[in-house]
Amino acid sequence: MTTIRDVAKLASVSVATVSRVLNNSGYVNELTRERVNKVINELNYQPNSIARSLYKKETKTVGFIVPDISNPFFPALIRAAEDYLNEQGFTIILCNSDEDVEKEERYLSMMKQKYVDGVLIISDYLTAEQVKEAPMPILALDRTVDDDVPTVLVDNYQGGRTATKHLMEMGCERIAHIRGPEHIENANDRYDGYLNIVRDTDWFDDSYVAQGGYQLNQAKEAATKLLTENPSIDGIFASNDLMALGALKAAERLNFNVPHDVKIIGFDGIEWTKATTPELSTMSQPLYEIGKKAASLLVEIIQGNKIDQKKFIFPLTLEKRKSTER
Amino acid sequence: MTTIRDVAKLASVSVATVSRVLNNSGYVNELTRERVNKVINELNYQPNSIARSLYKKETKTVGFIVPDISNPFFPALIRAAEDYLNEQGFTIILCNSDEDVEKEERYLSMMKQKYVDGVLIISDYLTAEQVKEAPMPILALDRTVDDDVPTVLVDNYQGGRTATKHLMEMGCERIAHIRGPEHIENANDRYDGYLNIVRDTDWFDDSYVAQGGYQLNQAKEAATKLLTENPSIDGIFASNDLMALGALKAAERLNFNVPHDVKIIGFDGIEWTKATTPELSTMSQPLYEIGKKAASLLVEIIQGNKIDQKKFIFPLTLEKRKSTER
DNA sequence: GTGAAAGCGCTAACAT
DNA sequence: ATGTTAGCGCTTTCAC
Repeated sequence: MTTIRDVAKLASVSVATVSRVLNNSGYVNELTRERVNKVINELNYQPNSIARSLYKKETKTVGFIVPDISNPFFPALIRAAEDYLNEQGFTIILCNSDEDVEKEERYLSMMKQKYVDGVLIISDYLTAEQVKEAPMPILALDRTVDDDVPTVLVDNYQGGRTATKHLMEMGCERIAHIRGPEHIENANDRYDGYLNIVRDTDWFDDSYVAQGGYQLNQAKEAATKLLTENPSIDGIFASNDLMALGALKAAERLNFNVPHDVKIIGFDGIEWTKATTPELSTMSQPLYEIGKKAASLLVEIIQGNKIDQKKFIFPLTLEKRKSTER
Repeated sequence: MTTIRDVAKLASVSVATVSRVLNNSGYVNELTRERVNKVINELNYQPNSIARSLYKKETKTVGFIVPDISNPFFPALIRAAEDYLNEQGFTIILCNSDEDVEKEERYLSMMKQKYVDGVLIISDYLTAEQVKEAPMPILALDRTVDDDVPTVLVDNYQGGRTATKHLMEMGCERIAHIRGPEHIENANDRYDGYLNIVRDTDWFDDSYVAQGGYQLNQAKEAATKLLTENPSIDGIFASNDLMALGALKAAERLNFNVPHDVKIIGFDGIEWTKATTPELSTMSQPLYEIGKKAASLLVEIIQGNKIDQKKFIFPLTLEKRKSTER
């Protein structure tokens, strides 16, 4: 590896001068600059960013902690963040937490040691103190870590309401809900939105709600049970798209025609929803925008700029597709 | 941030001693060790890995360059690699190249500057020299960068043969192929496998092959054209699952029943294939194993161990599903 | 406009 | 068994 010393020697200047032309800082004679640049090119010299980071205490790196990159919901978010961060000269360290607090803590501590400049996190588990103790700015997306942590997400409650209302408008009279994990707040919010619409109907009771754990197979079982035990169900609002697909599979196997016998709507708007037959209606999140906004806010904070709010709420779009047609 | 000096001072020892207990190296009295550890805990001290990296010239970081994380094929590979690398104390820097050589080069050069210990890459574009010039070990997966670069992948040629033969065995008599990009070798290999089976039939000619660019929509158009211009086609081998889905969508829209009128098989074995109706047959790759193997080989090389071969070929599994049933 | 030198936080000779 | 110190490659103050 060639170092700044090599360049300095060959250009017959001091390392300070080389550093100046490297960083475009301070005064340096035009001719000297040219000479130095020539040597830099000749030697194909690239500054060692580790050394630079040690001095400057900044690494141009941000961490991104996601539950599980194999879950099709997350890649779009990551991709968007990476695109923006890369433009800004940052690099992403990716970590899968598996929704496990301990892993999150380990990753956070590792990031602290590696001096990342900031971290993006999708988590429901970290405590307010953990976030406050962290030496670098943290920004949450998709889920709320703590009210004090800047967060980018959608209005899950309204989304739950809209989805449920849509089913009603399409003629459903008995609407079941397959909910997500109880420890995930956005699942609770979507559930509350559903409740808000159905609570006061004459048919509603607890038996219309099942736990699907945000998982395809669990939702499939849940839907099978729901439809078997209560064949009058003619609408299902699943709290995410994976579970909507599970419901679709269940209906198929039970020979319920979708959308004729039972209509299904999901939540998130992942690409899969266009792959199914019938295509799935869904409350679509602007995933790319969310990821990008999160990244850009984080960069702002890293650069020391104050941001004017804590919560950034993006609009949901009701995608009406075949699975909820009349 | 508390440093090794703070610990040393508080424990009334030198930084060398602290470093020794930190790294479990050299001699250190049991009592001193305890005292130091106590202070470390009290101060909640964590060594600065930037400083450590600067000295040791190793960062416990590896780069992973993938074409596009939003493509559902890649996350499983990344996840597997992350799992293994993390166990081994490594951290992953993720980069999306969009199949763009210049981006790949930029990322590689950035990784060089950041002193990553090694890189995993999914690419068809880098030249042998570029790889050889790199100061850190590089390992390819899924695609061959250069014969000299250790590579983990499947036998695409045989896979193409097997898929095509399967369609024949299921009764297809006119089998079309939707191929992947010409500059991607694995697409060519799969195509060659197909050719090997159909070349000598009395019906085959060029009109049975269409370009799908490994993309859903392009494949959908290609399949529409194929099926419209030649309705005698009763089998389609798509070079990846995304395109198989495109073909399925096309068939659906043209009112071809799958599998009755036309059978479809894909390649890769991504999760999506189980989401469709009918579920898609596919040549399934052991994605998790491939990712894990790639990661473990890279770690071996980083640790200075020689590996005994250049190419590691994993078996494909023919997943027979509804889309190719008789 | 340029150079000398200190120092970022750590590790590892080397000395004791 | 422990301490002193040089040095990893860079940036930046301070002199000149």
